[in-house]
Amino acid sequence: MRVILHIDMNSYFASVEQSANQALRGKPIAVGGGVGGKRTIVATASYEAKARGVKTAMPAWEALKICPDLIIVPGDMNRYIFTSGEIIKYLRRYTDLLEVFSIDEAFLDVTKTADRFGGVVAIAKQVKRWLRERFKITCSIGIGPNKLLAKLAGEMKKPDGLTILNDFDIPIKIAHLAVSEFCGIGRKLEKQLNQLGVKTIGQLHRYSRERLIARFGIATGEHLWQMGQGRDNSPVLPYPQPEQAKSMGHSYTLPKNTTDLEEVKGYLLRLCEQVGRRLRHNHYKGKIVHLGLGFADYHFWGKQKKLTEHIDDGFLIYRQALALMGSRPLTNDATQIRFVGVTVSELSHNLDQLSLLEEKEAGQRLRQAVDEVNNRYGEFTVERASIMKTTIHQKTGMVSDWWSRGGSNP
DNA sequence: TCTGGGGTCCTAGGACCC
DNA sequence: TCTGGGGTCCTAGGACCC
Repeated sequence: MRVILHIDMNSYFASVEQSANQALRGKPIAVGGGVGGKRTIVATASYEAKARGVKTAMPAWEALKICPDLIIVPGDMNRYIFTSGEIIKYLRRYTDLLEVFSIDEAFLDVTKTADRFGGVVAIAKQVKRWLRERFKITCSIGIGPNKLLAKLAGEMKKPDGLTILNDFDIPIKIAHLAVSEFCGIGRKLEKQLNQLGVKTIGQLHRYSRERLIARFGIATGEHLWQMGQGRDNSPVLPYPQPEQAKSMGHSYTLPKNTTDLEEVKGYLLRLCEQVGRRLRHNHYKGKIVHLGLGFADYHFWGKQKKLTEHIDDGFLIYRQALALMGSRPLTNDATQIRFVGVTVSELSHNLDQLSLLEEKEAGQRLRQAVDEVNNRYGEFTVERASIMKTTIHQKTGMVSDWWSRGGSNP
């Protein structure tokens, strides 16, 4: 039997802000996500704000309506990443089997090391004390025989919880919880399970494996059944994770919906340049270009194209994206566009000889020079002339870079 | 004057080849 | 000239996560 710890920092971004700035302590604050303006959402609310009804992913205007004295703080991702790194460094003393699950969550497999520290509960208490003293952050810790139950245990008491779950707890302790409490069962799966009469974890526990497979297929059905039994064989993947990125993309919600395709193309070019720059910065090239458009009625349209060669040039990405956009069936030209995104996938890491030679080509040198300026002075200091015609919030690049590194919505 | 941004994984169907 | 079965590639799209 394994012994897994799940550590989840409570209201992470907001806690870090309150830790750094005394004036924010004890006050309802929200760290903003998105690019600012009317369409900003709450990325993280402090516990004072949560007590007033402010929730993660709530639009900023709505949050201010229910909590007028809410302080909206622009996020400082560099600080969150730095703090996260310090915390990980500390946690590594307990085990090498540490998986960074997101910027504010980690799994520790202490099966072999817990005894050295006086047991798993002692470790949990030490971690809590250290976080409180060092960063004034509270955390919720779950302990279980696998990642599934450790994470569920961690979710059960917030803030500052410490919960232990075992698989034999399923029929009793957690039988009443909704199936969606399991990581891996979202809104759609929950609805489909509900239609089968499966609303709680207890009901899932008792449901027939054959019927789950018949309904959801072999992969999902089997996975759901395993969850219902509290089983999960997935290993804790040691940090740093060796796997490479599979795709890179950026998207942007327009400040106002529009039917003007030229305006959309302006944003699209910017996004493509951003993606290209990020690919080059990380020494990737990609072979598939995906274009996505979101409409005012919240339906999405997407198309992708596989190329014959890997690319990392923003303008080449843009050309492909434009071609994809041109192939969109023009069912209704008056449909308002609210969102545009571009992603490049099937990435290859290109640190080989060939690409080093290519790097020497004139075009590459120019792009490198542009990248260097942008890396040093911020995104879009130097950009193609046609980009400048469109107005876009100056923070976009920065914010996107945050999310790309954090990839999290704590 | 609702609902951000960045990812991963899986499935299904059609084209094409042998 | 009526026709199987397997494999792979490509594209679309759904679902989930933080």
